[in-house]
Amino acid sequence: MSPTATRTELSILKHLWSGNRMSAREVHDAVSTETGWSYSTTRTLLTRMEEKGLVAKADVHGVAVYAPALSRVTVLGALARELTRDVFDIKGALPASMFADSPHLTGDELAELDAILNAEGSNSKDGDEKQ
Amino acid sequence: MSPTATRTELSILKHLWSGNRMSAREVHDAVSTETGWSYSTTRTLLTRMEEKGLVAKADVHGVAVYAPALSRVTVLGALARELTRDVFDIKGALPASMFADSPHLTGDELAELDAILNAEGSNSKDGDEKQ
DNA sequence: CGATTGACGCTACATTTGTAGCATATTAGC
DNA sequence: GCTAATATGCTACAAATGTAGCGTCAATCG
Repeated sequence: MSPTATRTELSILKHLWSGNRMSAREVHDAVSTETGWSYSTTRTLLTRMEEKGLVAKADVHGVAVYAPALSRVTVLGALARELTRDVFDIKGALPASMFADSPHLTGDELAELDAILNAEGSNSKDGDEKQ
Repeated sequence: MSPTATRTELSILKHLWSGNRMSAREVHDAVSTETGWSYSTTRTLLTRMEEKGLVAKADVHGVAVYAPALSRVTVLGALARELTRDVFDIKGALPASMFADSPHLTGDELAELDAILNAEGSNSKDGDEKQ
């Protein structure tokens, strides 16, 4: 089962999902304004996220760059699903359209999200998972 | 700002929202099947939740009974709002209808939820908050 | 080539969360 | 009244989270 991201970790993923891989410094510059974290904090988070399998680290010319290991859709889907299903007992069709207004989700992603939201119990859809 | 409930705490709130106030024992009997917690655990959670202002403790004939301090709608709204707004940048109208299928939400509650989801920044709606 | 700057790898530490046990005060039955 | 369940009040403790600093090595600027 996909690892769960905490609020703080989501702050980072949010930026990583923007597209290109980012170095710790870049991630920091991006999130620091909204978070106020010290560079060390950003780096610690990034490291833990890699251990948890939330991000993938690569080496580009000597510097480490990070990329999300899970797509925005997957994470959003897992969170929404857990919330609605487990906590609020919403059964059956959970419309992915509820996120249709997000400027980040494309039509394809919405379709994917729909699949996640309405998948039955076993999340054995062990296909590759990335960007 | 309303205190935030963790996943485990939500498991308890879920049952408390069922209607009547419950004693620790009752809450435990209700959640233990799904959680497997020991009675102590349930009680610890309840105590912390009271400190955090998530539940209200009352004394009925000597026994402590708990009631949710925040309505299901308020909590759901806060969670959904945070998720969509802060993390997924979904702006503007966030349809409360996305939760329309929950067997727990009445029309009035949906209206309330809608208000929460689409309220502007300042959550200075310091009105009473209860069941 | 020496001093400076940034990236990395570790270590640190206070809180919060998840989970639970123990001792004592009570209450309900014999 | 005495004993057996219970409810309460504390204490415990490991893991996860939030936040950050230090020392070192390598690339860079003079």
